[in-house]
Amino acid sequence: MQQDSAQNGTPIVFFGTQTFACHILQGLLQSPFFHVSLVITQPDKPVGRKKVLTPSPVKTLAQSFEIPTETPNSLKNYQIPPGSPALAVVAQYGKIIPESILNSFSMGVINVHTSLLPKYRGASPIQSAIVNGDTQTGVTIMLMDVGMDTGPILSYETLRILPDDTYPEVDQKLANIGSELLLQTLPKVLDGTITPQKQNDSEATACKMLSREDGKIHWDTMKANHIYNLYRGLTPWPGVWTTLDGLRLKLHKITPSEKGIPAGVLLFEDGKIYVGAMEGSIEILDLQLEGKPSMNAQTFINGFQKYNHAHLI
RNA sequence: CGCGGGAUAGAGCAAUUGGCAGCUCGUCGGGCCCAUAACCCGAAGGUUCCCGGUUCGAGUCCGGGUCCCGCAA
Repeated sequence: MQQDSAQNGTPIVFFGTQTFACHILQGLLQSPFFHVSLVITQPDKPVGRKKVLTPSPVKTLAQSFEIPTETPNSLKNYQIPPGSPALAVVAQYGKIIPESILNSFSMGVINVHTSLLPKYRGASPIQSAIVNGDTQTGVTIMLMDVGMDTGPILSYETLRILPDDTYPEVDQKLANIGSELLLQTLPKVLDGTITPQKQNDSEATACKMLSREDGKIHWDTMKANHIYNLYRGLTPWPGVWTTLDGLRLKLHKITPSEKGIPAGVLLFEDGKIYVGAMEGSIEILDLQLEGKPSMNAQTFINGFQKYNHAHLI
């Protein structure tokens, strides 16, 4: 679309996959000082029951701007095309970038990471911060090295996590901050006015890739506020869930409650649904039973009165 | 043909061995009340997803099809 006006900017190769990466890419595309000449993203993946091949959000965005895209299955034996830019930007790419690729960029590979490094190195920094009940996180821009988010820091900016923020909200805020911070940081990298700061490895923490199992609620060992944090961090995926009558029960929307109820017991009262936790309790606002559509609390109660006082496992 | 659950009133769910299709909520009307989304009384609302088969009789049993959902990927 407007790529003509951007043709003159510093050329960049962009690595990214998810929506956060889209925002970062968008920022670069709108800047007259940079020109994204190649986008490398993950291959199209089968999605849903019908296994429809779906391109990553970044690929879709790049194509709409008619930017060439590459989707290598593995970067291990991948070679950056000759004549590519000397600078690369990485955001939520989702795969390890091997040393051989890093070395292909003489001006360096810049990573936008969604935590205050060295905290939360790894795959799920935003979710982990929320799940742990942190009240602050941020974006760090760093120079990549061979380790997992271990490179020297170029710049960072903090963000307060509000008590009711969920993952998509924090992700969105960090995307805005990160995009702006990147555009401020890159020129300083290019003219050498930033001195990269080595990370303090002794303060480092790691976070793993999330799985569906991480969203399982253990009513008798989890406190209500922990469950609420888990819900906020794992929304919308993998989400929090439990089992009722041998069926998977997804909790789409919950909030902490003061009700005194035994752990794991379901209670219908005044059109509302409550469940007891190890300490405190949870009110369920929207939920979905396996094989059934998603519904709100009142609707669920209308049809499933038999589950009043049932026990969740 | 990866595994499994489902489709019944506007919504969510029942319906025994095949035998008058019900419940909760909502909607509409009336009543009560200073008032109410609260409470009481009443009413409307159905091609039981589609096509075919078995039967005196099918929401229910058999065959085929469409759609939704939970896993898995």
